[in-house]
Amino acid sequence: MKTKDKIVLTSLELFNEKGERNVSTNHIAAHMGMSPGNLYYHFRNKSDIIYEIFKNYELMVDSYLNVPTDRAIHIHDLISYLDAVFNGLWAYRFIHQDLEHLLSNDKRLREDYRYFTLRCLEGIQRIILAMEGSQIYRPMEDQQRKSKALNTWLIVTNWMTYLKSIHASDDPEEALSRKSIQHGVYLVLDYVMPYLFEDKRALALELQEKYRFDGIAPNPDRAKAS
Amino acid sequence: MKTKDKIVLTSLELFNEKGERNVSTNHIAAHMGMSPGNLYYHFRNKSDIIYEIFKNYELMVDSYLNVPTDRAIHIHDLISYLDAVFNGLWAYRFIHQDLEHLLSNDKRLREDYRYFTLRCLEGIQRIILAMEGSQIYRPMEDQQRKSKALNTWLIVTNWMTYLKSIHASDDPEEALSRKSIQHGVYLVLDYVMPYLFEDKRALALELQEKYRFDGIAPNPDRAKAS
DNA sequence: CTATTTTTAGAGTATATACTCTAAAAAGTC
DNA sequence: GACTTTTTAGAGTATATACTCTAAAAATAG
Repeated sequence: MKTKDKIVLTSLELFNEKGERNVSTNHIAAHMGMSPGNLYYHFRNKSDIIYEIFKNYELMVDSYLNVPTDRAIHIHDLISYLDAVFNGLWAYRFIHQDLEHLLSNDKRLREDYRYFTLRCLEGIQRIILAMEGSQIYRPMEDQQRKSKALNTWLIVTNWMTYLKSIHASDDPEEALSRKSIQHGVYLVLDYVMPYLFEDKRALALELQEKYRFDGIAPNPDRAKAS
Repeated sequence: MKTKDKIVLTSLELFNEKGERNVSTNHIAAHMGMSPGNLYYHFRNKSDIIYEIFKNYELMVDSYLNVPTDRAIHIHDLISYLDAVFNGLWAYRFIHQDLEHLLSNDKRLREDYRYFTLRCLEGIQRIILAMEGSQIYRPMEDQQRKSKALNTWLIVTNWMTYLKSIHASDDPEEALSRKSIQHGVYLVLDYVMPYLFEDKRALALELQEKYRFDGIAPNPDRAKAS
């Protein structure tokens, strides 16, 4: 593997683990057993590394949001979309940690991210439309489909942040459990449930149940105290 | 006003405007025309300033989520809750910009925030329950109410971040429009719509319409290109 | 008016960060 | 095997950051 690609991989790993803010270019170089000078031979600056990582992320997510054209769409498709998306978000979780800062530091990234978001929202709308086409979702107005897409996006992109914020331990090594990440699928399914045709609901509920996880926020005893 | 309170106010202002990461204690002092030494006389460190700001935020949000006990709850109540919450989020928007970093730097804050979240989720559930009680929401199971509360929370707490991320300009001075912030209310109302009793829906739709704003993401022409 | 406490200024420090520069080593080419 | 190009090391730099320390000014109390 090329050194350049290794830098990208290592950076992603460190950014996810410790947060982009806490990882300097010197850290990355040191972690790879290489000199800072070498790192800067491959990348002009830290932003360029981040940009490259984002491009990979973009590529991955774009590949997820394709509606099958050769056959009708099924509830299982919806679930595998969600599963894939949440895994992707996990693999690139540092991006959503302080997105605003990343965007304000790199004009290209800001612009690309903007269109990336719009593309995702359109992708979600196409999925909804396809589900309507195969009698899973009840038909809805354009405006409604738009809102659904946006709400879904908000839920999905905020799920990791939420999990990390209520995680009791401040040890970044203690990863969130796979189960708790998957509960995001449960939530999105709960969101779409009312729009399903009645005859599909039983199946959806059954599939949903596999993604449920109650152990996210233990001992809320103190919740009432300030 | 006490110097200490002025520091808190100025910090909040600067954090919101430029992002907490880009505002040093020296900046805060300079912006107030005072010496760093003076600032550190009032606060032991930056974290303590943030903690104080958070405590104000907490107080504010907690005050929002009270269900009226002297009368039945109405759709208008729901809307004024949402309106207030979004305004509150705007006023303290830096908190959600890189919450994870704030939490990982301050154990007290991490713990407090955790219980704050749980309290909010319970508050939302109580509101839902009250709405069921006054024949606005259709009755639902505990588990469902829990999911609704969590999804609402995810939508609400991510709305500012979303807006800022698709905002074209990188000029932090160019504030987001009031209208676009309010569209968050529209979205949450769209989310709850299916759970309303049919006879309440017309009114809800009418009220919702006032919060709609389409100018969030203009010219998505390029969205298909990568 | 004196004594004490609170508040302030301002210079200073240790550390980290993003990044540069030069020169040597390694790899590739003919 | 001479050469050219690519890759690397490593020392160094300018700047910023969070925070400390000392002493003077201002406010308060008796």
